[in-house]
Amino acid sequence: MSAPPPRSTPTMADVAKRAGVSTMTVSRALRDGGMVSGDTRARILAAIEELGYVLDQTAGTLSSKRSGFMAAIVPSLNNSNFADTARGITEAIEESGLQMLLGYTDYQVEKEEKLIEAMLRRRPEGLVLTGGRHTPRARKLLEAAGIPVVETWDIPPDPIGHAVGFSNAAACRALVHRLYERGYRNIGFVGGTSNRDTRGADRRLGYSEAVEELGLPRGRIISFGKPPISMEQGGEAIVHMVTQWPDVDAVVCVSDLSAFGAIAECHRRGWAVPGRIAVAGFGDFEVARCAFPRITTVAVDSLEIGRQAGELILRAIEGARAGRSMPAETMIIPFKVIEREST
Amino acid sequence: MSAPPPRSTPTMADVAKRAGVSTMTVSRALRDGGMVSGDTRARILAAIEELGYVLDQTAGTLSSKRSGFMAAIVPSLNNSNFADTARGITEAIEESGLQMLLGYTDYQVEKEEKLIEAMLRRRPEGLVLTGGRHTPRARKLLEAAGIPVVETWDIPPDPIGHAVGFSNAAACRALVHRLYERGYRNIGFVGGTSNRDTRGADRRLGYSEAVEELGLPRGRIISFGKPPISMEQGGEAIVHMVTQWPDVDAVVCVSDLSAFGAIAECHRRGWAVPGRIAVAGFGDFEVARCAFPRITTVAVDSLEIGRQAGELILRAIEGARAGRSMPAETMIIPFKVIEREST
DNA sequence: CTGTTAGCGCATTCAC
DNA sequence: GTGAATGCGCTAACAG
Repeated sequence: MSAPPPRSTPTMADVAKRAGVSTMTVSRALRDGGMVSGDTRARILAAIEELGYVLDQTAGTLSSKRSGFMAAIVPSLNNSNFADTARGITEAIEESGLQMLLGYTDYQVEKEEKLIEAMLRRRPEGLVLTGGRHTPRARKLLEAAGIPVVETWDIPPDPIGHAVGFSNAAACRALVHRLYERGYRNIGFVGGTSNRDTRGADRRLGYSEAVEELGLPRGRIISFGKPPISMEQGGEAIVHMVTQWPDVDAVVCVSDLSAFGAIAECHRRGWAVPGRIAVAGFGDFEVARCAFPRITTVAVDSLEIGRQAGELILRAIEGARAGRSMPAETMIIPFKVIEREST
Repeated sequence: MSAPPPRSTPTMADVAKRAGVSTMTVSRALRDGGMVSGDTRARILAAIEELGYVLDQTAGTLSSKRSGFMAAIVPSLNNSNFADTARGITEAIEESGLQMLLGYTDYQVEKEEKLIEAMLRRRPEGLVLTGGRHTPRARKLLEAAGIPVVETWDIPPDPIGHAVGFSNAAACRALVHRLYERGYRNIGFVGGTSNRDTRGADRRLGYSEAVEELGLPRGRIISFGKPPISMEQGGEAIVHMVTQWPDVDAVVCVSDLSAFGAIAECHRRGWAVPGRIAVAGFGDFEVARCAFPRITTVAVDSLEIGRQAGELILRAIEGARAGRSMPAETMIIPFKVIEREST
């Protein structure tokens, strides 16, 4: 009699032996709907418990050709909008047994490409992306992968597959119009320089369109560094804005975070908000609801974007499993300008 | 001649055939250090390109017994402290080729247990957790898995494996002492009710210890609902605090977010901060650095916690691959009380 | 530097 | 309701 070999992790065969059944029966007992008698199942579960067995899904994936997970890629975790979208996806797929693999790009399409490739190596059954801008290679990889794709937060001109989002340009344009209605006539914009943040660039575009069509003075744009957008940047930017164009009476910031930073800096300098200058943000972050003064913003239901994207990818995945393919769908999530005390 | 079967995704065998080599050579060419002649490699890469081939790591995992990823579990994505820790982990493992699978628990140990089990099914090579409190079953699963584990953000009394963190109680205690030195004598605490947020509970404990040893009036604690901690909760809480104990001259909040909410509410009510009441937070979130007034807080290097945890898990994983095992290590990350304008 | 053989742990498919 | 044979796509180990 030789000593039991020091096996690292028990396998299904170990469980089967212990329960006195075949591995196939164990496999069945582990999935719902597995046709196994109550007695056998109990013995199997007991064996699993005793052995501390954990199913190796990796092996299951190989033979069933279902990895059981989907991947989601966001620009940054440190942005509650995207964190909410990720939560929405999780909520939508929770019941289905699918898991989500989450990655982030730091707003760099090159990182996104690497990440997509890395994820594809693990054979996700679906993929949710943020934005509509990707490297050509990333796009090619996605198309070749033949899995459902959902792009979120933008309405891409040429979607890869499905899309769930809204026009950032239109939203920002609506905000400027609202400020105009409130009597503001010298409206500036504060945002990032780079086009890394395509949603930020779209918002700036919407701003420019609005001042153009309203006949307001143009070019009152202060740009700060790369994303992620920070509160500090907003503070610096508004100082530049007021220094450069002292007649500016309202500023639209690319996000609530920079709007908040701008307002805090105004407090420090004794510039009344909105008395001396009005400040609006974008995104309806918690800080905008809670700050003093509360910040006018464009609210987008980030969670809902995630939920819809999650449901869409889920349906597409279930369709694909059943051999059906779904027509590409573009879902528009409404935005809403919320006027608060800062304007 | 039959038509080529409609294969979904090309496999390594397809690449091999096209390049006129064996699959083994393709496999080698795909890893660095694979001993393959330049010419062969070029042919293989060309074939990969033409076919749009993507390696199936799932199959590789099965035969090599290396999944190539580690898992990290945080309470919430929507908290920049944890998002930073996740970033730190990513940074630490980036070069190694390991990937990170990220999950979150919504501050519920039951969800954590489910998540750990789900992740273990995919055979991570290591696991980074937040906090030291887990269900007994979760702990058992982890121990049975036989992979390196790092617990972060706390110093657990009985660590599962490695730990990277600090004493939340000691940090909060230090903050109260600092307020005492500044002359505050009626110090309150604002935090969550439930013990779901164990770090929050530890901070409250540290507060209680401090007022005890300083001989200050006790029990001035306002509790609000479940985590995640919101700014709104801080605003409500400070009103209750001032109503219930009008003599309170300083409040310690369980996080900067609630501190910020408290301060904003004070602004609204015309209570000067710190003139009428001083407010301190915890965590050194961006909002604390940027708000007006800037918020006194306890700074913890969240990113560094992640980096250290990442390096630790990386060394442990590489050790395990080489057949070595590492002695459990507990790493203390220093915290620092940062006094700012709010006290 | 390259190929062959074998097998990772499970689910599919078919048989009983 | 249960079992046996087979193969998923890749890599370890060895041979050449």
